[in-house]
Amino acid sequence: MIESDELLSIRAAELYYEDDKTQDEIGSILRLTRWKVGRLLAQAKADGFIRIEIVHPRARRLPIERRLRETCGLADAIVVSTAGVDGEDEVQSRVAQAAADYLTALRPVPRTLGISWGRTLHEISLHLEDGWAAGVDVVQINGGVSLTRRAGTAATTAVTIAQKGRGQAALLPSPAILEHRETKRAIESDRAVGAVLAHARAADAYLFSAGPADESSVLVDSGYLTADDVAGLVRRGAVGDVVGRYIDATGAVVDHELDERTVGLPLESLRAATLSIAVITGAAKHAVARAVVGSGLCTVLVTDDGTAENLITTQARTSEGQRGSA
Amino acid sequence: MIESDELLSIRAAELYYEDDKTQDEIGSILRLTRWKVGRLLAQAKADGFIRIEIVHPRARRLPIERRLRETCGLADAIVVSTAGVDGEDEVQSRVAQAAADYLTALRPVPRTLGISWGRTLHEISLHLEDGWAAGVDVVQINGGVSLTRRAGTAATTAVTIAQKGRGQAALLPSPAILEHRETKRAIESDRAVGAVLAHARAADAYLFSAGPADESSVLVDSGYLTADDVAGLVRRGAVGDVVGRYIDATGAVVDHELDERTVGLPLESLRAATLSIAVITGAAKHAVARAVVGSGLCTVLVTDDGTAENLITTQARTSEGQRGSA
DNA sequence: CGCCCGCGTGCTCATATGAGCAAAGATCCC
DNA sequence: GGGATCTTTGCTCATATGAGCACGCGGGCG
Repeated sequence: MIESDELLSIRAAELYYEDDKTQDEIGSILRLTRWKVGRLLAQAKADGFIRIEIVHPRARRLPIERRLRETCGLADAIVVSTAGVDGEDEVQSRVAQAAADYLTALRPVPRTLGISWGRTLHEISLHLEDGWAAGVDVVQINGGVSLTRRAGTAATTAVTIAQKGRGQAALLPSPAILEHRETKRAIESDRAVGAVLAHARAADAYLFSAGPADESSVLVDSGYLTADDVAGLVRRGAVGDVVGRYIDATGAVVDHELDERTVGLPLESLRAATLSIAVITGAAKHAVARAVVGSGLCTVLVTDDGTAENLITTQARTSEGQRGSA
Repeated sequence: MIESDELLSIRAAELYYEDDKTQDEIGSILRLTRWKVGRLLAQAKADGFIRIEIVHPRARRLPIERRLRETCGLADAIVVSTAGVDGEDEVQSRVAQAAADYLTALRPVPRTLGISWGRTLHEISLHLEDGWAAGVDVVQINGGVSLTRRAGTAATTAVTIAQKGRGQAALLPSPAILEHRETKRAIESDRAVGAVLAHARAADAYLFSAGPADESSVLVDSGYLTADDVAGLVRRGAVGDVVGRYIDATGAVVDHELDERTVGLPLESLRAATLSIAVITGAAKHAVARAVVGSGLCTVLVTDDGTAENLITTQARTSEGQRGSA
């Protein structure tokens, strides 16, 4: 009885979706009233037998976005579809595109935008349309300009975003992590650095990514930390870094000594911001993403559907440490 | 301009299909009239950005069936979906299920059904519902009962189909291929065999499969032919066998001498039948399927979507040798 | 044995959608 | 620059669909 109904609903669905027949026609074919057909169709949909997929490089996943907003208390969530995408790189690129789109569509347009740097941010800068804004001050929120292997990526990112937005870039002329905390205090009190940090603290919006806690991190790549350092942090619970600061699953700083040697906006500023946009993709970053979202480091998350799914399922039970959604 | 329209249509599609918004609502969100939204949606569908898939073991592919009927001049075509199916075995099973369903739904119900034997037919027999018909005479249309490795599969198939259809099975008590054509003539003129063959020629409907022209064939497996024999046939153009007879791409018998040693219904009887149902699946059988369909050996084809796709694209240009559709 | 509850069914009506058409705008060719 | 044509746009109307409701049937309970 229930079995035959299922079969019927499949036949109805085939005729409806694949053969473009009207419910009434299906009714006369299967000897049912059109209302029965309608109910069968609704059932087939509810049972998940009908899968509607939108295949396009710029396609998003709206229902997942909604669930993500709700379960994680985010002001907004952008989830891009990875359907029919081959590589991790392609996904990265699509997420960056989505972040660029989001930034462009932001209203009110931020006057001052604080940004971190790294591969993700760089990609976003490339995807931004020229003239995406009419005058934005772009401010770096963490140090690290100089040591990067491909020198100047961080600077280029900031400058590109600023230029395309018809505005100025304020670079943070400092290493990401210093060897002694005294040096760090000294450099932060320097006018050039201090002014930029003050500027950063006053930003209307922040745009940042996060790194995984493994040796593939840019901080290792750039020579600020060794693979051993990172392994040590992982042993102490680190799941990844945000603007150069390693956090554990609860979003707390793992190593305070290290943190005090790290130049840039403190995490509290991100948590206090009315608009802070995190852009995080890839299976390697699921754990950091969870920590970032769960500890209220961002109000907006741009990510891929795999990460979103992971967040929704794992975050469901650990609904603590959230911040009120806007 | 065209680019932005595409983006718009994707956004509209997302809101429509994923967010269950009405076209009017989407119109006010995107600042468009609802007609524009409707057109955008139609465009997105036409461009193939919206993929609707029905995921169910018994799901069919109706639009492909239609194209298959039209391009290949078939009276009917059943194409099962392989979406989300893991192995070749699973596909086989689904196609067999579909064939069983088709047989059950056949109207008028055939009084006499001629069948071949083999793995496919056996599987169909298992999938048939008990009581699928109220009295069918099942007749074997080609020999080969005894030599099969798992003795009696051919007989079991026929008997199962007959029993479940509340009828009798008439077995063909003969090897598939004899060593001398004289023996073949002698055995065919024997009453027991001759009567069954006459019965078979008078069947209302035929149900058969086809084998690939390689060493995996049941004919090799059963010891009627050696792998070398088959290789020789392939060199002479064989693409596979139908009821024990090897045919080339045009559907013609490859080796007349061999054919004259083969016991069973001649291919002409299949071509002349008003209802002959071929059940063919798998990439290995694409070539035979093409020959069978192209040379009018069947009026109805039951297959998987991969094979169907292949048939449509390759058959498109070689539209010769077809028979008028019923 | 009859009554009541719950479910499935087919209805009425409101709403959503698609076809076809006339006007406006863009484009191209002279 | 002007006219012809081709595309795009917003409309009217017919059709398709979904929500809610009343009816009838069957099964459990008094």
